[in-house]
Amino acid sequence: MARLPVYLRSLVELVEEKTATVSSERLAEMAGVNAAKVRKDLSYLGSYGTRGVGYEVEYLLFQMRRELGLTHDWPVVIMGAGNLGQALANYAGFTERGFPVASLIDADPDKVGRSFHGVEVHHVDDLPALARDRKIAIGIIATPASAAQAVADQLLAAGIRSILNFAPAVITVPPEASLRKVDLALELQILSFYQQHPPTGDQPEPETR
Amino acid sequence: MARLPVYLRSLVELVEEKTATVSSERLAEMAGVNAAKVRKDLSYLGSYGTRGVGYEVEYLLFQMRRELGLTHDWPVVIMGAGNLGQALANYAGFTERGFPVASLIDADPDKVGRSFHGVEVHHVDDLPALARDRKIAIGIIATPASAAQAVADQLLAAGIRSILNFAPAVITVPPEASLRKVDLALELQILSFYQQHPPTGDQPEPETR
DNA sequence: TAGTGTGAATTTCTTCACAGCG
DNA sequence: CGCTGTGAAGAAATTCACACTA
Repeated sequence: MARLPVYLRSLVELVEEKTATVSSERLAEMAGVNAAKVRKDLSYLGSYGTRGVGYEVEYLLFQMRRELGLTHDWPVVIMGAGNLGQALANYAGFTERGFPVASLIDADPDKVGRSFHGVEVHHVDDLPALARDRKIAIGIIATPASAAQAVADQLLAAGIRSILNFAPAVITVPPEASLRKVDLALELQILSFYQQHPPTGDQPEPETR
Repeated sequence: MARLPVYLRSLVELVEEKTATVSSERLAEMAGVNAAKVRKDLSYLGSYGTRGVGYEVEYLLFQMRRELGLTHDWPVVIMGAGNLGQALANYAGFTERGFPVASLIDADPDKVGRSFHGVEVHHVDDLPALARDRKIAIGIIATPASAAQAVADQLLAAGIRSILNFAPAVITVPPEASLRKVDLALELQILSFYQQHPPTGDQPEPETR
């Protein structure tokens, strides 16, 4: 479920403000969804709530971290040390949330060996060794669209089966791999669409729309 | 429909390779979806296909641009001239696809007046005037999570009703506004989840998963 | 009593399958 | 004949509503 991380964020906030217990209604409000949905989603993790009381924040947080596989850090590698790659390497949010950037990868010999924001650039040829030695399980594609599929294949060949694609291109991966995409301009195009059309509706669901 | 921009991208590719006509099947393959879905989606724009032949690429592209409101540029403003804001201001993909960055906005007097990659930083107080004068209809939030809601309210107050939120926080807007969100670390957390769980499945749909 | 957990109802999205047209 | 456009079937996701229990 793609909503679990949103709940996770809410739970972290609740812990910070030292709230011990939370109802599905409160969580729903924080996550911007319907309360029934929260209960359905959480029941999928198991019965961690207490009727008449709610959910124990700390405990639920622990269970959710476990479910999401966030009990340890996941080093990531960023493919492409161009504009976007450098920016992502510098983005503090990754490290903060358990995804340290182990390396930038580029094919350009001029870039290999340099560092951006403390992250060293390695050559594509070193990817398999890097992946193995530094236990990298996630690759981020920040290359031009034209290179995206080839780069994805390189990641897969290096044994990296989780891919986050920032390149504005459709790429395909075998069924045993996971793929997510983020297309920045595409999001703006969707907003442009709603600008054009009656954006009169109910509360826009934070997820889609 | 959030898939239209994906078709748009495919159509642009087809034009570049001088393909005159395309079938729903071919388009589906390029966009990574099912052919029936392509036809349903396109029929929503009107009957622009020719039975037995397919769709005329140029014409469909034109209609789609019109439908998406991409017949002219949409200047955007980026709220927050920190790490992420600067990186986004520098991202060529925005301008290339019709969303030039008109201005960075920050509350910090030290940043106001400076330029990053040719984009000037203005003060929040100037936002309403800027929005009016430069016809800015879309705002991008690249502030820390704690400021996100306040910044969204400032955008709305300045008459900007389309918001793309990069801050890892749930924000709410009135029904007449449009909101999309991109949470970079959240995407990685979803990948972490699938790493933990049997990612054995069919062709992972490019959209979700 | 307040709030979970969950079957059942509803809505939304996807896919099928085929009539109909160029 | 090939491929679109679309009703109808099917699947998935969401929401309702309430029995149940701490």
